[in-house]
Amino acid sequence: MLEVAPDLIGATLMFDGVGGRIVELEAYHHTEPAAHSFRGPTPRNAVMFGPPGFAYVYRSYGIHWCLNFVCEPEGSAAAVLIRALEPTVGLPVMRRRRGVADVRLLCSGPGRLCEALRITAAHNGLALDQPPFALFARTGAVEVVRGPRIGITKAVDKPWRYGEKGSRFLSKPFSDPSS
DNA sequence: TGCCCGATTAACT
DNA sequence: GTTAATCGGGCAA
Repeated sequence: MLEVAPDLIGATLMFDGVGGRIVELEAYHHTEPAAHSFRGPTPRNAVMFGPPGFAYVYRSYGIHWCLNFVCEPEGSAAAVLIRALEPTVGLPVMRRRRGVADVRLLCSGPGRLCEALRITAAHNGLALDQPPFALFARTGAVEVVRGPRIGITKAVDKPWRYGEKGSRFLSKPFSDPSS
């Protein structure tokens, strides 16, 4: 899972005709208390305990939706939270859905990203390589930076947040002094 | 059955 | 910098 996470930076995620490059994500694993899967399978997180390559969507703070990719090995309940995209396709559609003009605010956050792509609980458990999802590996080299995860209160020390170095589309900048 | 809290965001002081 | 919005899951009673 920790090997897969940085490889997804720079990959392109498409959903129902719109999407962009993944520039930020966080890894979660059932052995650490910050993960939803920490306390074992439940109706909500059942997807995480299934095979890899599927989407786990959950409601955050009763308001937003957040998208995860289930990672291998199967049964480890590992997942990566997609935190930010660099929008590349369907800009007008995303702008209309989000109600903002600034491209950098379209997908720079897990809740924003789902609103822009219109991802909801209806898409929980769908395969990432089947419509309406589509996932393309990155083509060129990408500089990946790592840091502590955001917005959680447990296991804050684990540096399992990954992002593209210097990207303008991160939900928050990395505190990497060399960037 | 009830209570507390969160892998968030946007608006407001 | 602070706080409201808003709801389902997880845990205590």
